[in-house]
Amino acid sequence: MWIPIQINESSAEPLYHQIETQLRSMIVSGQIGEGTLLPSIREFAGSLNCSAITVRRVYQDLENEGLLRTKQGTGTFVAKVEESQRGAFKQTLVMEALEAAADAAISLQYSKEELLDLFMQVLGRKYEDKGKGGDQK
Amino acid sequence: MWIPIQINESSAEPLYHQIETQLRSMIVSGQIGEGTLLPSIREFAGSLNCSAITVRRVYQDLENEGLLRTKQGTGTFVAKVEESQRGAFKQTLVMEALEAAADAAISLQYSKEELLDLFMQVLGRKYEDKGKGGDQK
Amino acid sequence: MWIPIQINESSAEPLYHQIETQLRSMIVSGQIGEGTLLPSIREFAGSLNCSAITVRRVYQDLENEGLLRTKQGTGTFVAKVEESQRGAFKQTLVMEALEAAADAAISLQYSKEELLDLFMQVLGRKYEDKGKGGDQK
Amino acid sequence: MWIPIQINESSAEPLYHQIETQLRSMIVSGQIGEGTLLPSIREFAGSLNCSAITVRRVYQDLENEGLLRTKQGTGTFVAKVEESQRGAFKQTLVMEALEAAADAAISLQYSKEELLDLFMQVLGRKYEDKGKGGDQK
DNA sequence: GTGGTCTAGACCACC
DNA sequence: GTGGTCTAGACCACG
Repeated sequence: MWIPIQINESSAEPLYHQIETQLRSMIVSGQIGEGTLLPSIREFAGSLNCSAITVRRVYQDLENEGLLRTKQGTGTFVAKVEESQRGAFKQTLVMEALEAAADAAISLQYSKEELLDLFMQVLGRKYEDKGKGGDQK
Repeated sequence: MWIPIQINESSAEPLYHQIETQLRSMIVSGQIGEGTLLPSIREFAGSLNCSAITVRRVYQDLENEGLLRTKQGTGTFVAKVEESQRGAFKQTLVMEALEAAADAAISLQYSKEELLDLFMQVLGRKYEDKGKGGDQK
Repeated sequence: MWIPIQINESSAEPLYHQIETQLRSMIVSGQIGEGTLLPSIREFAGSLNCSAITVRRVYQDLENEGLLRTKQGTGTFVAKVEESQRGAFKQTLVMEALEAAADAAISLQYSKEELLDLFMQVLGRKYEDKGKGGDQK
Repeated sequence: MWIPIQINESSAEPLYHQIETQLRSMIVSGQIGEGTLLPSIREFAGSLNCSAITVRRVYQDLENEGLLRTKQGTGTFVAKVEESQRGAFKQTLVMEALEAAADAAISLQYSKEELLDLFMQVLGRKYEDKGKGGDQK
């Protein structure tokens, strides 16, 4: 199976973290269904042009979060996630980002109205770009 | 002068970065006026319970951004910020946070309407809390 | 012949080891008598929903331990176990598990009395459940 | 600070796991107090005669369990653990080992009385050895 | 083939 | 000095 991951080499964000974030999104949003067999560590490392140990770390971290299940000698699979849990997971991820933005705005003494106005601009721009690759960092 | 900085020790965010972010906000938003003499490095380090080298880095970074000015043997002052520059600066900071949140939501396949709904919830909550310390990470 | 083996997929314990442990118990305890013809590798693999190579390994390991005997073209049989040998074998297996538990307790600085108390609780619980399938991992 | 860890090179148990188990015991049992600064990764690796990456893994796993807290550029510390949580943690570790032993005995068709008798023998032996190094695997 | 462990060393960021 | 990331490759265990 082919997994589309965008790597930003010039970013300060660690490689393993970029991969984790994107893979987590795809799993939690259901784009990669439960039970799916992911690429082998070596294969994925090859396609991402990084070392196997980096992919290993990604798989292990996500397994610790309960999103993956790995069987020695067999491969790594997407774990079963309760639907309710999935929804909560998604919402938490987005909520945190929204709250961080609101905190920043408040500490800069933006009013509620100013902030909402800015957000509407962002929404307009982002959802117009959607599909052209608007999800990379 | 007393500068209210909130340190979150358990956060993964580097210490110097937490301090920089908050100090930058206070300067750019005008909460600390032009020409204000900041605490000495040692004094500030003492009140933050961190090492002097960390405060030194904060002052230096903000000086490089043009927000502070250091006079040998005298101390560190808040520099003059052009009004136009100030607005642009503020907006950029908030904009980046909003865009990050929108990117996260889009990658999780949220619709524009769902996202806006979540944001309204956050706004309601955050602006209600305002003044009770809603700006720490 | 039907052999009741409980597979725990989510366990970290290797598949072949889970099977070996349970099969060994049944042989040593006499639940599967001497001379019994075990299922063919393919058949057993089918009923366990695992690969034939795994069952092959189990049979081979137990044959090396002297618990099984393979006759070319005929099948795999439970070997003769000396009564004295049987007792020693059983006791060793249990002894090792008890010692491991005691070591863990000692390293956590449990007193002899506390440990014994915990064990009595476990005994009460386990021997009450017995027969309802209390032997799977 | 000096941490006494016993490495069994000939064991099948992974190195990192041996270290984790022993360090976890010392933390949970209170032998290493809250807030204690552990040896640096490199120093510990040197004294254990293993690679730094292995110690790194140990520290990270225990941090994920909430037993350690690490601060970049500063070091790795024993985290604050609630007393109630600590007790539960200890009991769980021992309980699991006891249950595994009981399960083994039951599957070998030991009676409750036989098993208890064996355990008393183990207890006598182990608590006599205590202090002579009875906690290694 | 698969994942799991471990090494020796590099380079960076933080304090 | 500290921890954090990443590499290239080795060897083992599992299916």
